[in-house]
Amino acid sequence: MALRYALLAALHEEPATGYDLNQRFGRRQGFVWSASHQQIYRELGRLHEEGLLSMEAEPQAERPDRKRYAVTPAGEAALRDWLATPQPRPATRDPLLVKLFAGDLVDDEALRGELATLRRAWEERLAAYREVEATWFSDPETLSRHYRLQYLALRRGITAGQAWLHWLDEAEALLQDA
Amino acid sequence: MALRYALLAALHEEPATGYDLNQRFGRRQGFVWSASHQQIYRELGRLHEEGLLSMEAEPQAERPDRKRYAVTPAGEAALRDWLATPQPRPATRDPLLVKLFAGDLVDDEALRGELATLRRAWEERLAAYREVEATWFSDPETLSRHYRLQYLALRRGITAGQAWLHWLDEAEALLQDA
DNA sequence: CCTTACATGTAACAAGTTACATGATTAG
DNA sequence: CTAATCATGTAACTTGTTACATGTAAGG
Repeated sequence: MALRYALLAALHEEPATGYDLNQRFGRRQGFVWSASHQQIYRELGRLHEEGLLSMEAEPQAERPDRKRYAVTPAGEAALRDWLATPQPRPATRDPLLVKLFAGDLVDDEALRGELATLRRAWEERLAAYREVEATWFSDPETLSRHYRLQYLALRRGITAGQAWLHWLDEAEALLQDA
Repeated sequence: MALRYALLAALHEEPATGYDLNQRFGRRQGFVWSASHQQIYRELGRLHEEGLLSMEAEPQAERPDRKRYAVTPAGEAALRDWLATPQPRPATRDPLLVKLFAGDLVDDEALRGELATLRRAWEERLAAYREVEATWFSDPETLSRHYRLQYLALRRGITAGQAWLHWLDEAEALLQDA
């Protein structure tokens, strides 16, 4: 049920098309909430049907119409309600941990390879996050509340990444002489 | 597709009933892979149909039969194959981050409350993990490879928890004077 | 008296994934 | 010649959630 609120939140910041949202949910917002384009289009359709979004179609020559969505007052109210309701924590479901748990059946080379890939992925992500941090949030104290909260979302990404890298150090050390 | 391998891994360690597995997947293994009892029973049925699990029903008076499952050679082969295949990282989908992203629409009290709840939850979890660590893994260097890997899964839980608490400190400080 | 443990399941639904479809334009 | 960008969608499938069902016995 949270995808719809992620969409409402994104559209509250700025009206957009499904296409735009799909870009964002793959990149900037991917670390907050990821979704495929099919999910996005489907959910936008529903939100519009329910009157939480308004839609304006811009006809285009030789292409499907661009449909620009914006949050209606009803949509904003729904979002506010949801924001005020405590959400249960998402369950952990990590295939890597399943592999570790399977223990002795795991091939050593394959495991090391997967850890190495994970390290590279997090190093890249962290670098990207840090660049955003340096460019937009260099002086957090002076930010408005709105941007402080967004900064905190980014900080969550950063601290999570650091924790993974730290764990990877431990893992590689402990596998060294296993 | 990973639930089935989580089940195979658990049953490879020790044959069990659906009921047993449901206990485990709520507790010890909940931080590795969580699942509801309905998912577990459904998947066990499928795995048995496909010949990856053997099943022995123990009739009980006045109660449904206990069905004890064990991994067949075909099941172990399937598990090994899966373990050797790199798995994509699970997508991030955290409603709390969606809330932070929505920024100024979030009520301050509600947000602080949710952070406080999160802190308590992680403190409890961390305490539990640390007890497991102290009891079973006090001397990691001497562990067999099998238990080292399980220890690493636990360490992942611990380092993740520490990162959350660290982030919560940051969050509370930054919200102090917003 | 009410809840929890025991032990399994059916049914219906919501959420998320994968494959396929259209069709022009631009960049390598 | 191939792939990517633009812009939306349908259809079929898998995974995960929620509600409901059964029926005894023990513990607070």
